[in-house]
Amino acid sequence: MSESPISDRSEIVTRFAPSPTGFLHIGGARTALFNWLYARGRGGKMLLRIEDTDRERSTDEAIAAIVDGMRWLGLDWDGEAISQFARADRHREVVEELLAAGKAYRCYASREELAEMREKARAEGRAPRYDGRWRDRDPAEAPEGVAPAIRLKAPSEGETVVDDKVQGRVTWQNKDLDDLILLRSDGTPTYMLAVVVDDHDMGVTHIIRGDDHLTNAARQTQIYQAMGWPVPVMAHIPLIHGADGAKLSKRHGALGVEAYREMGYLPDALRNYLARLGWSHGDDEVMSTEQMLDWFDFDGIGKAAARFDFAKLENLNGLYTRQTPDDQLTAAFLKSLPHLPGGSAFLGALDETGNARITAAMDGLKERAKTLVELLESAKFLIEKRPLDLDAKAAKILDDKGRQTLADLLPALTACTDWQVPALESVVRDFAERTDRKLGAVAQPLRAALTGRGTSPGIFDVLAVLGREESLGRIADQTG
RNA sequence: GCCCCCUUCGUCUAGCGGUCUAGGACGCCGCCCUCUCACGGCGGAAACAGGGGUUCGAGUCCCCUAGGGGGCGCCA
Repeated sequence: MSESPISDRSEIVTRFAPSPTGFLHIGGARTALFNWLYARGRGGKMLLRIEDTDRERSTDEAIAAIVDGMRWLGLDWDGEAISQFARADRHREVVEELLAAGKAYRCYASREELAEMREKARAEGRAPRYDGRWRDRDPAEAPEGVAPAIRLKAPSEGETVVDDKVQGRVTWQNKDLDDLILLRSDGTPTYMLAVVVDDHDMGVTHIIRGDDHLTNAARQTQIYQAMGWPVPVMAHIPLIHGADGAKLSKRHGALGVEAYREMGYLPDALRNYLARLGWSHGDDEVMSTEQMLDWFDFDGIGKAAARFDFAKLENLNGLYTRQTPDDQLTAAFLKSLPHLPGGSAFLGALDETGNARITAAMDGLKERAKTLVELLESAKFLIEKRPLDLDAKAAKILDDKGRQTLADLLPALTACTDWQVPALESVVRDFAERTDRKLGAVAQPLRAALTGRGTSPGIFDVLAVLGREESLGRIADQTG
C-alpha cells in the first residue's frame, strides 16, 4: 500500500461508491457524473467501488443495474470495480494498528446501555450519543463472555474541520462528536472505517459525494487523523429534490436511470441536464461532453438542493433529438426499441420496407419528438397495415366532405408519375387551387387517410416516404 | 431535542460591493410563420425570504428571525 502524501501525487483520483441495494438512482448518477467530469477533465482516474458490506441488502442484480446505468450514460471507470466487503481483512488490520497505538479501544457497552444513554442525552438536550464509558476504563474490568466493539478514541476537545470545496470551511466541536464504532462486536468493519481505509488505499485524492455525507466527513476526518493519513479533498454536492422540494422519493424522479431510458430520453441529453442541475458555467445551457469536461469545476456548484424538473429535461431532450443526425438517431432509436413501451412489438413488425421508411422519415419525425417514446408513437403509421385504424381526430376529419375531397384528389395523384416531394406538392397545390379549396382542406383529409392521425410530419413528405402504391391504397381505403 | 448546511422569477440558474431600472434557460401568456403538430422568430408577465447592522454605496459582507434540507445506528 502506497502512502505517499496527496501533495506528492500529480494525478487526480476520484471514485464513485454506490451501495448495491437497488438501481442506480438519478442522484447517484449525478454524483457519478460529477466525479467522472472532474477526473476525466483533468486527465485523472475515476474508480468504482461497490459498498457491499451490508450482506443482507446487497445483490448482484443491483451491481449489474448500476454498471448498466453508468455504461448507458457513457460514464466509464478505471480498472475493475472494487468490492468493499472483500477488503474486510485490511480494515481489521487498520483497527489493530489503531488499537496498538492507543487510538482505539474496546467497548463492552450493551445495546440496552446504549439505548439508555441516547435517551438520557436527548432528555438533557444533548445529541444522542455514546458517553465514552469504556474510553479510559481498565480492560481488566471487561465483563466475562462479552464480545466488544472497537471504538475510535476521538479527540474530546477542540474542533474538527472539513475544508469542503463546495460547502466551504465547516467546523464541528469535538464534544458534539462521539467515539464512533470501527469494528462491530462480531468483528465486521463499519462503513465509516471501510470508506476511509478504502479511499486511502485506492489513492483517492478527491471525494465528491452527496451532502448527506457532510457529517460523516467530520467523523471520517478523525479516522484519517488518527492514522496520520492525508485527508483527501472533499466536495459535498447538494442533493436533488423532487418537484415539490421534498427529498427525492419514488413518486418523484428517484427512479433508476433505466427508467429514464424507458421514458425515451437520450443519454447525452440526460447527462447535460444532470450536469446543469446544481452546477453552472455562466449562462451556458447546452454543452457538449468536451465542453463539460473542459468547464466543470467546484466553483460552479451551488450549495442549495435543486429540484428535478421534467419539463426542462424534456425540452433539452427534444433539442438533442433534433440535433442528432438522422442516421445516428435512427440507429439510437432502433437500439432503444426493446427498452421502450410497445417497442418490442414495433420491432417485431419491422421489415425492410419499414426500415427504409423510418430512415426516410426521420428528418420529419425528429422535428416533432421530444423523446424516443414520442418518436415511436409518431413512427407507427409507417409500418401499419391497410386498412388503417383512425384515431378520433382523423375520423372527424374524414367526414363526408373530407372523403369527397380525397375522392376528387385521387385521380390527380394517380396521374402523378414523379413520386417525389416537389412534384407531389405541385399536384396537391394545383388541385386545391383548381377546386377552390384551401390547402388545409386538402392536406388534413390526406393526412388522416395516410397516417390515421390528425398530426404527422409534412404531408408531402409523408406521401413520398410511403411511396406511390401504399399512398394511393391508403387513400382509396377511405374513398371506398 | 442536538449538530451542520441552505434561501435570486413557478423551476434550473447568472451575479463573486458600484456596470442590477437584477441577465439567461425551461415553463406560462400573446403575436408571427404555417397543410396538422412541432421547429423557429418577436414580445410579455414573473425573483434578490423578513429584520437589523457594516459601508459613501449591499442581491453581493456580518448578525438575528422565519422557512427548507441533511445528519445524529454495532445501516450504508
